[in-house]
Amino acid sequence: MSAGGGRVRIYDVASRAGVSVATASKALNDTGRMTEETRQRVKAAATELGFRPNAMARGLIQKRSFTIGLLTNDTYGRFTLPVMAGISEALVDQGVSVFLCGIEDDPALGRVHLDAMLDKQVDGIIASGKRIDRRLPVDLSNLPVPVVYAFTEGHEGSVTLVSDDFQGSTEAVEHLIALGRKRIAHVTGPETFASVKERARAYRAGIGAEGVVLYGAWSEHWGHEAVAQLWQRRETPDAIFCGNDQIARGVVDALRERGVKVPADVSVVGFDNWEIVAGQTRPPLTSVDMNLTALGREAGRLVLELAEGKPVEPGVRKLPCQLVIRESCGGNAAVTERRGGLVTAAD
Amino acid sequence: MSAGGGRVRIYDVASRAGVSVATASKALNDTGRMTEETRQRVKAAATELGFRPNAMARGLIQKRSFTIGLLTNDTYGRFTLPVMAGISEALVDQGVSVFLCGIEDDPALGRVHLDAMLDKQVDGIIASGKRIDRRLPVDLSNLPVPVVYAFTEGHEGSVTLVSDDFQGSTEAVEHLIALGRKRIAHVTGPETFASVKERARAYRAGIGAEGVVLYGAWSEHWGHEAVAQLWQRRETPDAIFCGNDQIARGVVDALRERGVKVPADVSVVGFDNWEIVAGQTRPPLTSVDMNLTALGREAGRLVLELAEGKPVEPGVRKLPCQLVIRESCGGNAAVTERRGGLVTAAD
DNA sequence: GGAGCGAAAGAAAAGGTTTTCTCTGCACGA
DNA sequence: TCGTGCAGAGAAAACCTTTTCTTTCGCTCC
Repeated sequence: MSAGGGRVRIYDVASRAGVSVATASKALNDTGRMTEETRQRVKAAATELGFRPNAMARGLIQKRSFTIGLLTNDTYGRFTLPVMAGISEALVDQGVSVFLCGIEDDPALGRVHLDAMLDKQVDGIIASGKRIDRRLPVDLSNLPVPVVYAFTEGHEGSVTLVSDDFQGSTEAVEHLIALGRKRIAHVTGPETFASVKERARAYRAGIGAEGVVLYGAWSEHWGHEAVAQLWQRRETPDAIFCGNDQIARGVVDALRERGVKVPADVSVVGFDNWEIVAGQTRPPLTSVDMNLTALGREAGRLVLELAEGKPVEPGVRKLPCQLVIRESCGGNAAVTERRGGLVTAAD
Repeated sequence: MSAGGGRVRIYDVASRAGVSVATASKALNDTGRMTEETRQRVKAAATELGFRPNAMARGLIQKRSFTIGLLTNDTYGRFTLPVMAGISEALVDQGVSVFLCGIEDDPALGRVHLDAMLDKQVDGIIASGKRIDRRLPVDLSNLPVPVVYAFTEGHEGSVTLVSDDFQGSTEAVEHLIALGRKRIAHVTGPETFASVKERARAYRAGIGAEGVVLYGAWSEHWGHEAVAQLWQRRETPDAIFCGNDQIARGVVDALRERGVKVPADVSVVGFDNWEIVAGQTRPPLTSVDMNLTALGREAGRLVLELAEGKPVEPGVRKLPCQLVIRESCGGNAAVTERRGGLVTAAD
């Protein structure tokens, strides 16, 4: 319906309703004081004309663009995409849109995108990444707008959101123990990753012993390899807690090839709950979900609060993970499933 | 360095350079007429002060926001993310940023995001999806801004970019033939997909016969199942062209479990070149890449041209795919590899 | 009856640029 | 010497809202 070249301005609405632009503006924004009748008349006129305020004009004066920037070096989107979904979810009904900027690991590219965002007067920036213990290749510490870090390392005194690897891993190990498993091994990624250390720490705490921890690559191949190593030992495990789903898939495939039954003989748990891997494995993997969408929602909420000038306690917040039960562990499901459920306080 | 609360305005630059704001503006934008000395003096002042023009003020008058919107229902990002990367690549040095809006398959959500984008005066919109023969759940046909469709079906008379499934599939089949394979089968997705039909058509044309085409789901499971079916036949194939990488992976795994050697006994080709699947398969999959990043680059270029008022021929453009050789086919590599290389005409 | 007050609504400024228009010299030709 | 034309630079309008500041008007209270 809103055809015709020139967009309709608030001036048109005002003159149609027989009021001044000032009154029209106040009527539409539910501010100022006026007869309820006048307010309704203006709103009716706006609807009839299909008026939509020009966000640039509004932003110019309000010094807010209703826009935030998401900066990430996770080209593949494995982590950023769920985070993005959460952010968007939290912001869309506030009328806030999100600039997505993939900056690889290139400082120059990061700078370019950052500058473009600042020029556009973003109300805030969320930084995200593919690794919890690495910084983006661009300095965000002295910006004229608020910054929230989600799933990447923040600067001193920043607001940072990460998943609680310890809690998630604990859920996984306790699940295995609850199923009666006694000899649990841990096959995981490179020891340099903070989350690898954290998950291993939770593993040891969970079984109350040193246990068996094999560090390697984040690949299916390493899963295979690790099984080969484990089955050379005197005592083979009856459960394997894996550092991510790809390793878990490699483990499961290798076990099947050896004629070891999953989950009958050995239970396997993955990490990340990457549907495409966990769901297609035979049997489908029980895995720890990092609740990245919830994390994104929280990041969106926080950056908005900061943008509106509300105070937000700085520091690192760990958000709980949740164990998703499929078929790779056996036993009765729904054991610890509910414990990690993130309380989505809002609506 | 650019600390301090208030941002520096062009007024500050002007007064530092000892000129009027009008002159300053012209100097910085390389427009108008003035002594080269003056121009340089202004530019120097701008640099020293770290001046960055306020994009909202500029956009308000120029009626351009240097912003475009990307609308997609591909929540998972398998297709949209590479497209997005290409778009961003094409636009970043024009100073254009991208709003990413995931709208699932929800018309209401689509409407909300679309309205938000239009309010923000985006210069154009790119629509993308997860399927080439389906529309987004929101009507983009009478918008006040240009629209380009990338990897989703467009409206009548629109500018639409898709990958050339026929050409890509032909490359794959010809590759197999060149390797001496005689009995090539085709295991693919649901017949309802246009790309499935197209790939099957190219398969038949390539082998010059009806061949064997098995339709099923886009899953590894179906790949297993299909192999079971094929190996019940009198004559087993010596090559399998798969409709996507997940099916191909299922096929390869099933063949290995049967003791059939890949690629010694049977060559397998996938489609999509999804690194995470193709690369982790044993052996790594030769696969058809749809060049989605190039497609995104082209979409970005086109939407910008339209935004600048340049004429763009409407219609559906098919962009070539490229066969990526790994190890699942055997023989000498680099056979048809170069044929599909996309000519990136620009820069 | 007039001072004072409060509600309704309008006038105008503000926000930071770009762009058009105007003005001032100066060189040049008649 | 007097136009003419043009280069260089500035004044001011324009972009579209929001917001502050006035104005108007009717009412109450002394």
